[in-house]
Amino acid sequence: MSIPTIKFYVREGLLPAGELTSPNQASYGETHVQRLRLIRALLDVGGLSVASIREVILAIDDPERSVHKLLGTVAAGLVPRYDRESHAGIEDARKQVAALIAARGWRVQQGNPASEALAVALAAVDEAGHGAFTEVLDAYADAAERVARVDLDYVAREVAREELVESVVVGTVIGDAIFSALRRMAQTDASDRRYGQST
Amino acid sequence: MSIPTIKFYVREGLLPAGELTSPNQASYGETHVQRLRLIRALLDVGGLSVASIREVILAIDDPERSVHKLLGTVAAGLVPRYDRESHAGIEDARKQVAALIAARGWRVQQGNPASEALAVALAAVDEAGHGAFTEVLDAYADAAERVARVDLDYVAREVAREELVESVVVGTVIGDAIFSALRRMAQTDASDRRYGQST
DNA sequence: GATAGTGGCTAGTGCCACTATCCACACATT
DNA sequence: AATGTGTGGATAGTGGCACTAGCCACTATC
Repeated sequence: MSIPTIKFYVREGLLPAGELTSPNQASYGETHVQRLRLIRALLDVGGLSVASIREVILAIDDPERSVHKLLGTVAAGLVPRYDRESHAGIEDARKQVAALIAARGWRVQQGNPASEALAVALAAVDEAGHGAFTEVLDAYADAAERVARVDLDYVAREVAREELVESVVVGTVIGDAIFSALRRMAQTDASDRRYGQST
Repeated sequence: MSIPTIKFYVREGLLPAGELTSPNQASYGETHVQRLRLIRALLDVGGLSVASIREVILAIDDPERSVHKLLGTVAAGLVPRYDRESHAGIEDARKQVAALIAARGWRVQQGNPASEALAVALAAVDEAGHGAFTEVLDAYADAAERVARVDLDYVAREVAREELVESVVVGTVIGDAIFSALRRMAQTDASDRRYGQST
């Protein structure tokens, strides 16, 4: 980790400045190193932008913020920015999402970034001519519920707040990357079993 | 969709040039529009780079390529590039991944990009001081298997090759985005049920 | 007293997805 | 005939982002 990069992070508000033990020696304690590791994990593995990480860091350092709101902040940081919402079937997709939320009994806000992202993705699928894809939504939702329960169980095992908020971040951001990798591996396996011989 | 953008895609090899009906009028048929929608979906929703999309397009247009290999190509395009493999515990993580593959009986190659990505993510988690996270791996793997089965079922419903390869792409790339969104929604719901009242 | 470190600042780099402009060409309109 | 419009092909420029380099005044250490 080069010095200019650390200076950059400090400037961007991701990292507190080192505490001056003497005017030319700043001590970067264990918390700094820990924070740096978190930043790198969010940046490299989670794929978050620096701006999103700043939001997450602010949420972590705000003791007033509840765990629930923290998770919302992290989730918002994960959602990529969809400039062009000019999709044709976005309204239909939104209704579909609302129906799914109702059917599942999920307590999710209407304008939630995640549900909006889902609507955009569904609209894109539909536009690409794969409307039948919606039939797998239920199976996906089942699996998602299962994963989310595991995630929350993992978060709940922590007691100290500092540990807990980091668990939330790790469990959502890095967990996303881990699950995606596992999914691709499972797909590879399933594909090998079905189509592997025909090559 | 602006003309310069289309020209850019043609230049990058994502899109075949329009067929000249007359020297100053090119006709972009339905296949072109379909291809454009696919590109936009992979770019906006899937988050793939133009270079990755080119690989995917080449795989789609190569009739010799088997479905299994096509899925491998798509999966490879999804994996972000990890420049710095200089993680400390990467070797331990690789062993952990190998153990998981063996325990699951997955037919996954050793140097698979997905399993490598998993190793990097696990190493990052461990480095961030959340080694206990590995305990959720099994639950994740269960859910991933379930999702992968649904994905392959969806792909298998198609008969024509052209439809099939597009299903593979949609089912993996866009499916990833859809599942991530669902996961965040389920997490929001689960979090609300556990911590929502305490705010 | 030269060195090397500090925070703070401005500006530059490299990558990437476009985007703008220019080119020679050919038909269509005026 | 003259002009305009559209084609593919090419080069170069734009804007955003994650750094990265260098300068500044200052100061404890070698």
